Amino acid sequence: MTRAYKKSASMRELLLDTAEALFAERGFHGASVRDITETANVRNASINYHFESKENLFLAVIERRIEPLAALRRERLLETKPDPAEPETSVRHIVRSFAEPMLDFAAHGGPGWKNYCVLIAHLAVQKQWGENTVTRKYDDHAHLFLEALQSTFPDADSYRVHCCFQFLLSTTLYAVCNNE
Amino acid sequence: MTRAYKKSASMRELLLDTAEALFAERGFHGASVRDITETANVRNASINYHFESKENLFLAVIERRIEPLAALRRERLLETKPDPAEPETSVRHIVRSFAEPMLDFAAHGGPGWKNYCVLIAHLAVQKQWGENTVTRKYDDHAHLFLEALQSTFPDADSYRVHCCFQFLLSTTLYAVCNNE
DNA sequence: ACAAAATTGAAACGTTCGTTTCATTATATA
DNA sequence: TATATAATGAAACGAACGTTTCAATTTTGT
Repeated sequence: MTRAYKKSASMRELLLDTAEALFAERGFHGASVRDITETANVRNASINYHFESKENLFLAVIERRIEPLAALRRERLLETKPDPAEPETSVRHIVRSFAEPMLDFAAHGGPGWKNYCVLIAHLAVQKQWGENTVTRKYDDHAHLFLEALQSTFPDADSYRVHCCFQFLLSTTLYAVCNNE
Repeated sequence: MTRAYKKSASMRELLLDTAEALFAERGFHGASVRDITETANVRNASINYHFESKENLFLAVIERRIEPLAALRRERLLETKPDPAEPETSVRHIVRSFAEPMLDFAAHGGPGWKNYCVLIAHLAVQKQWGENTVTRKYDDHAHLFLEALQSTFPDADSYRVHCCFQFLLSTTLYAVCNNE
């Protein structure tokens, strides 16, 4: 019994963790199935057995931490209603509700979360993961923040609001990626 | 004579342009040699003939626009000396000297420059291109801006200055990537 | 404890990868 | 124009890719 895993659920998580790290380091195409399985010390067939395909594994990696992150962001955001009368405090609240959960997870959520955030940064510049369940979930909870921003500035051009949100997203991701 | 190219130098630039676009869209590992040559309507052997290897082609793509960008940034930066007595105007000058050349190239330098900037954004999150001629050139002209920031705030912690520069770099890259 | 289901070990599958080869054609030099 | 050099066309190379197969083994439910 010198194996690094024990049984099914552990195997799934071992593969998810390893893939998460390698996808974050080298991107989807840069990390091969054999890279992942050899790093995890398992047979290369196990990825196809547990996830059907490499792409499904990738989506599962993304999927795994979407809801915890989105939930925490939602929870923080809904603590206070957007108030056009106090735009500064409102914006500050929106920004912190969006950025801090990811920064906190990356800093204190363990190495998996750190890798995950870097992986999300990859997706932000590489658009090749078109419409699917994963990106739709992200867009859903991003929409909450867009609405909050728009409610804070009811007269603002929606394109401009969208740009502001993109700036918030970009800055958050890079803040996560660039603190060694 | 229905070919898309004429002779040697044109072939090199055709390959550079096509590779630039596909590397920006899909990353280094996501764009294959055959993807590039078929998009350019040339034989797949031509990349190895003109650039020896796929990696050399990639480095050549990066290299091609480094100096024009760095030169313009340097030129703008050196128009004014950093002045600790007027930190606000100094910082504004440093930020604009760094960001605007890239934004201008991306906006008005043709599609090649746009692709190039997206490609640089890839490199910023994907660190797998360790010490080489290319990254060293980038670090060199980045150092100029770090020094300018440090001169503006002589008493500031150098780590903090470094973080500010990273923020500047990140924001610039994302501004380039996210305006459709 | 036994039958059924799930998982692993080991090997091979066909495809695509980056690269190499070499004969042929085009270009440049004298 | 003759000759050397450079570039292209077409095909093939071995290696690595993601995936599939199937017998052996372990786990699960009764």
